[in-house]
Amino acid sequence: MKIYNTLTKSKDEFVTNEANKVKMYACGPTVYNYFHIGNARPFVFFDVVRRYLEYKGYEVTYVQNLTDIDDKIINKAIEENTTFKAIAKKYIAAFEEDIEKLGIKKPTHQPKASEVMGDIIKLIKKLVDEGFAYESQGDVYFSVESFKGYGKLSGKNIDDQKAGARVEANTNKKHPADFTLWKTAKPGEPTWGSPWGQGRPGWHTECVVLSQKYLDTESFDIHGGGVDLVFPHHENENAQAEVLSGKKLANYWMHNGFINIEGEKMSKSLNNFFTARDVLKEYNAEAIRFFFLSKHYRSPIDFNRQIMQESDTAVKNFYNALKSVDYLSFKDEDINYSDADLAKKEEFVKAMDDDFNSAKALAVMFDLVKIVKSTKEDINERKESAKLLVELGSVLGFFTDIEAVLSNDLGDLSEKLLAILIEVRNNAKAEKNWPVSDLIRDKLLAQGIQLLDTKDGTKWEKK
RNA sequence: GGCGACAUCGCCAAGUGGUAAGGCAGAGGUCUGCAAAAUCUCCAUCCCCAGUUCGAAUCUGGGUGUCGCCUCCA
Repeated sequence: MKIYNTLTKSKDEFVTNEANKVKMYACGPTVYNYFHIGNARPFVFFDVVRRYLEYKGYEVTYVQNLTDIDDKIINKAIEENTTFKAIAKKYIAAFEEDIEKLGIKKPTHQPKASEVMGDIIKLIKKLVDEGFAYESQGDVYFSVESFKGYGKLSGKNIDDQKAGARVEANTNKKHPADFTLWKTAKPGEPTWGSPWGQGRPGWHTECVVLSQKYLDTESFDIHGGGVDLVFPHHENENAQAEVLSGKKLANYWMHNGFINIEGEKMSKSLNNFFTARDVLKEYNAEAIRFFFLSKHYRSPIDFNRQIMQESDTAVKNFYNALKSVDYLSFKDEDINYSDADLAKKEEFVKAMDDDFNSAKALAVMFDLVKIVKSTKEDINERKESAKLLVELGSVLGFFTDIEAVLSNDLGDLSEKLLAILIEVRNNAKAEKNWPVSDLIRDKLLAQGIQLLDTKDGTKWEKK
């Protein structure tokens, strides 16, 4: 399979460090607020990467950090007149809730920056000791000039940059591009003791420490995150790691594109900020997942009401197809795929192998939907395709709660009452008493029960 | 100013030299008391110009447009 690598700017054949094992890391949230729909894209996407690699037979170790020490958290704590720990705790809980609702599998490890403070300090000290970083007025900076490879990930040439819109006011640095590893304590901030006095770490070190520690290697397979993290965050991560180990922090750097809101960049000033939590109130998790996967992960994607409704309808089509063959009745049976199905499966794998072309993979699923729904096809063919539809959909993270969605279980009593209502309506229908029969149907529909008059009698389903 | 991405039907989107997948929406037919479902049919020459080629949405050059990064924002 091929993966687009930001480091080489090309689709590269994916070769793991260790056979059949993938070690991957993706930057997690800074827990100072509910995460927004834009944050959700990498969370969902790397969940799919993980699921697909597992489907391919790899043993995947997936680490995602939680940044629980940061200016934004401290500011929020001041704003809400509480401690930064309380803020972190609150939003970690919220994060976990939302992630679960989105159907995202828990990473293998999900460590917090604060848990590894000793390791962070140790790493910074090593950088200082070996001459890659220096102390200045209690702050510690990484010297970008000490690493000749600096800029290779983002394609930036540090000496070539325009002085910039923002002039570097910090005269403590040797080079304007030098970045902070440790900042000296300011009043009221949480601090930790270090060789350079009380202070706290910069943002770029935690990911190096957490990834290497929890993946148990200096150089792992995949590092992911949003495009905006390429510079400076990932560039800086790699610099710290490579300068010490002589190896790239990761072999493949994957970056997802941004989400726009109705054509505009999402921002607080435009007031077009949607938290994942709010979006989940209106659309189900699978519609959101479909929305993300309907376009290639590196492309920018526009979030709007119309596209969400379309995504929602599209996902319902998957379920309609499965209902049409009564999927739950045979879900545990062993079913052999036909040659046609195997060809579809191959198509799906080929699409995903090509740098996770999920849009194409979804098209394969719709081909299966067509077969499953088609009353002209042999019922066994339809069942086989349904089975494959679920198999492939699961790889993309759909159908995680398929029984609940497909099940029409209302409890014994409700079902009996419903049967009675249907009988009454059928009597009314027989007498061509349309007002009564329609009244029953409409009232049930308002309660979320859809009646369907079919050749085989009246059936119903939950809407 | 530096670096980079993208431009395919009303909307979303695949396509990487061989004559435009798929989804949503829409139109019409069958079925039907109506509705829903099902089913059949229809619906683009790919931003512009020039070039390479037997042949280009796909390659090259130029233009136009949109967007991102260069500010600890995914």
